[in-house]
Amino acid sequence: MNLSIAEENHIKSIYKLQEGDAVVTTNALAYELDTKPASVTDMAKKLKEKKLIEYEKYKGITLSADGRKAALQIVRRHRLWECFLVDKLSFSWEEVHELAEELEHVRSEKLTNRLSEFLGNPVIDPHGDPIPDANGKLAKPRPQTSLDQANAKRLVVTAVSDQSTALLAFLNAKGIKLGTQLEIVAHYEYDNSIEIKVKGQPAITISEQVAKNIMVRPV
Amino acid sequence: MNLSIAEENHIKSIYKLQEGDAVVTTNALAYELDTKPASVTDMAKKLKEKKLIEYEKYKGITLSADGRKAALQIVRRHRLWECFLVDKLSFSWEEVHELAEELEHVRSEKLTNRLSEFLGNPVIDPHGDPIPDANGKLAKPRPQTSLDQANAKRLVVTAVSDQSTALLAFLNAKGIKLGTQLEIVAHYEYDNSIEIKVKGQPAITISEQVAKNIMVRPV
DNA sequence: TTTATTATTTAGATTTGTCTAAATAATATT
DNA sequence: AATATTATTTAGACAAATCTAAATAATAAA
Repeated sequence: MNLSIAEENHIKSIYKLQEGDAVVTTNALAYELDTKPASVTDMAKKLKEKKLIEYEKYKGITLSADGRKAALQIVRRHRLWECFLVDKLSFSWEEVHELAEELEHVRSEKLTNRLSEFLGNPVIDPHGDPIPDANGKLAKPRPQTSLDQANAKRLVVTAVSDQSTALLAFLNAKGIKLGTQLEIVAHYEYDNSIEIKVKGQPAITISEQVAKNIMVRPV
Repeated sequence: MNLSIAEENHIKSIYKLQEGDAVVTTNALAYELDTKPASVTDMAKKLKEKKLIEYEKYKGITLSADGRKAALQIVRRHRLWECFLVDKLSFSWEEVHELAEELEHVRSEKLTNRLSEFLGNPVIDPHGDPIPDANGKLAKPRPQTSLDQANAKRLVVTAVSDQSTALLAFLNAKGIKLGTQLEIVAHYEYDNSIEIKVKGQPAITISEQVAKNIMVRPV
């Protein structure tokens, strides 16, 4: 199956929005892809034709088995390139997404597998997201919650769920990155803020809004 | 200037065919790009509009200063990726061209420069072709001739000018690659063949046709 | 220098991926 | 349940990159 870049991007976004089982809505997909609902409908017809999605008019979209397989390949390539950019070319955390967005479309299994090997077959990418293996198998993610819902006091940052440049840059400025250890000092209900302390730095206060996007696990 | 992949491919091929100064012909460019002359004419109009080429109806094509600059950027990216694939991912000589053909279209100066640095700022690629630096400057290639015109008896392979998969695979099978040292045993005029001996291997006979595409310098 | 051949361009069509505006279906509200 | 709102699809258009077939220009041959 030879997919165009546009097709790959749609498959990837459907995968992202589906989160397990949920049906993906035309509007949501259009928003995610920064395009128009009418365009999504067009593409849905094509992808249904290719048997990559299940789709009935007005009923939303889900990936077929083949579609899921394709999506995992794309995600694998994306996350491996992110590893490469961060580990080997010293890009920072928040810079790599856009570049990986382009590199992921070089569809060569041999290249992908050699790259993986070169990187030491990593199982999570710089954002903490798991990397599918050559068969599309995902390592089960370690138990993690968003920072605003964490119980434990001592935590490690494992991922950032919102990949907006703004947030990533903000965190970077605060000295927070993947693997950063932090402590919850206090959680103020009355103004929805959380006071945290990053190892070796003065305590800072962040909003629950931001904390929602920071994934952590107990250390 | 934001170029599409199709535009970049045209610019690159014009650069390749131009070889210094020569005017590039519509037909030659169509052949090189595996497309039709009519399509080349269409693209020529567009590239002229963008001031990347000089072009007058029926008069052929040459790169403008801007066009040459763009071409060198593309060539730089192509050759750096080839280095990466061979040096870091252990691809063989003849496998890398097609992959680099895709990777070269990721247009990020930062990525390109980081990649170069990561590779130790190489000045020639695995085919022996010089890599333009960040300013588009080409290291002057060392004195080399094609194997069929070599005077010296002991030679090193520095490049292969025809990058067809068939030829590269053929050479690989014969144990000839970049840096291979060989000796000319005899040059038979009457059947246009050359007998050569690769270090540590029995002598073999190749046609002048093939020898024309193997670049060598005296060792 | 005519004529034949080859090279190049034009005209018009096609495919892919997108869009806007209008029509229709699904859902929510009164 | 009738109506209003929102979501989705259809119809028709457009731009990019390509193609084929026909027309025209340049070059080679007679």
